[in-house]
Amino acid sequence: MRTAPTILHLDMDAFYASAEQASKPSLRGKAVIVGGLGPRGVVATASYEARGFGVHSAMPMAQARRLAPNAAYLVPRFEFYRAISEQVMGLLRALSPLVEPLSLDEAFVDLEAGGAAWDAESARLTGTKLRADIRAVTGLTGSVGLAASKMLAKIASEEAKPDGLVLIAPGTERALLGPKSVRILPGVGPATGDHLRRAGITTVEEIAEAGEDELVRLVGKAHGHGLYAMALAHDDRPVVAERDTKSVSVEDTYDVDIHDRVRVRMEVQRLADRCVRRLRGAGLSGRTIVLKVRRFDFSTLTRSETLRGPTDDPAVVREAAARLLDAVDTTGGVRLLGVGVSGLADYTQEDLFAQAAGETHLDEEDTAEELAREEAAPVERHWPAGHDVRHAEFGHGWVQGSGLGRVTVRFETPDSAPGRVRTFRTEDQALQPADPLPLIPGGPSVVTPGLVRETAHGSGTGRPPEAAGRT
DNA sequence: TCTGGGGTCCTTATTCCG
DNA sequence: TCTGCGGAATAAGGACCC
Repeated sequence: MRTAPTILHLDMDAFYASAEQASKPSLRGKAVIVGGLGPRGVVATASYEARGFGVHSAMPMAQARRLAPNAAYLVPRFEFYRAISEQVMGLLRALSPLVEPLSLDEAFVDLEAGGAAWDAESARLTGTKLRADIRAVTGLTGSVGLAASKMLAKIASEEAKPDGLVLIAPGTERALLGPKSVRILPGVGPATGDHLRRAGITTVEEIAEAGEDELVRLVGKAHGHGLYAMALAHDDRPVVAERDTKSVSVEDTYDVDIHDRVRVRMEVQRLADRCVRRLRGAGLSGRTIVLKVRRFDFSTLTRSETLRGPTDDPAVVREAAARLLDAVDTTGGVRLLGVGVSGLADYTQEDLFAQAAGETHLDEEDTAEELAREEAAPVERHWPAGHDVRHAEFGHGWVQGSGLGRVTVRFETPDSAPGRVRTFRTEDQALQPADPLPLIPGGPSVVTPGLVRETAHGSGTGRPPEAAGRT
């Protein structure tokens, strides 16, 4: 176990919401809520102003709207966040080759492995400089935790939030951890928390007092041993730079439950195709196909089937998913469907001629289908809340809202003053979708692949990048 | 008030094989 | 041939994380 606090955990503050505020001057200092806007959406991130109203992530959007009716509600723009995230991860990799991203807005860094720090003093200096660099490069704030283990570094960054730095000095860990709720330990969620509370255990020191055997009895072997070690501040988990993907899945929750069995089958086929596109985009194939069904009453079941060898053939995955669906009762309606592939291999088994003979080419089919649709009914232009636009006369802005054939746009840019609002007809040709502008003047811009629209029969189908497939 | 989407890991039961 | 046992693979579900 290392003794110097040279593991760093970075957590960007209210990341999605802060990125939106940086991009839209009129939202600074205001309650901003990013998440799904449909009737079944949940909050992904709430700005600190919105948290003041009691809004937090994972909360149903309907509840958020009651708590903060005047907040700005935006759909997430992952490509935009990803671009910012890559800038931040770049700064981390300059500190050490050992960087372990946990999500777009969080990562561990082993400073010692990179020679960026070797003791408390150098670690604090590095952390302080990192926070300044992040602000300079992205305009956003991040919180830094420094400690001798991953668990403690993460707890430290939690304490540092927002916009701070906390270093846990070696030797002080047990005293610091002891009085805290068991819920701060990684792996203790609502269920385990309740479980422990019913056994009279609410704090970390009570876990330590209970003893390892008692814990294993309460929560199982792996979890018990892990938890007991954590409570004693023993955590040897290394920072791991590259971790292999274990599964790929897609799922959709529908605005209203689907009752029609034919429609259910159709959706499963679409999900299977989407899943395969992602799989192929990552250069993977897999052996186990998983179907997920969430019924009207929120009960969730999965059915899986393992093939003789890995596949990335859409027809094979579609057929397996369809077989799995046949064994599921959907009377009463379904609210969610999902298709996944696990048991991944990073190669495709080429010598199964049974498959090779009937190999399906997803992209060709898909493009043909898409073109047919476009010709049949020209798609009505839709304007997602928060997305960037450009107007021939008024310049760059973003969609504040749309409906009833109208779209409301606020004209402003990251470095302008809060801008004015104007309303247009949704089909107004002077108004076009646009890429986000860099948050810092001169910074790198974001190119949204979906916006690369070529004329008539070009390749721009508005699909995400992983959909642009192999030939 | 009514619960997203993308993952990871663990547990338990069952089956198959030797 | 019967029985027991262990291990591996598979299937389903659940907790947890961001």
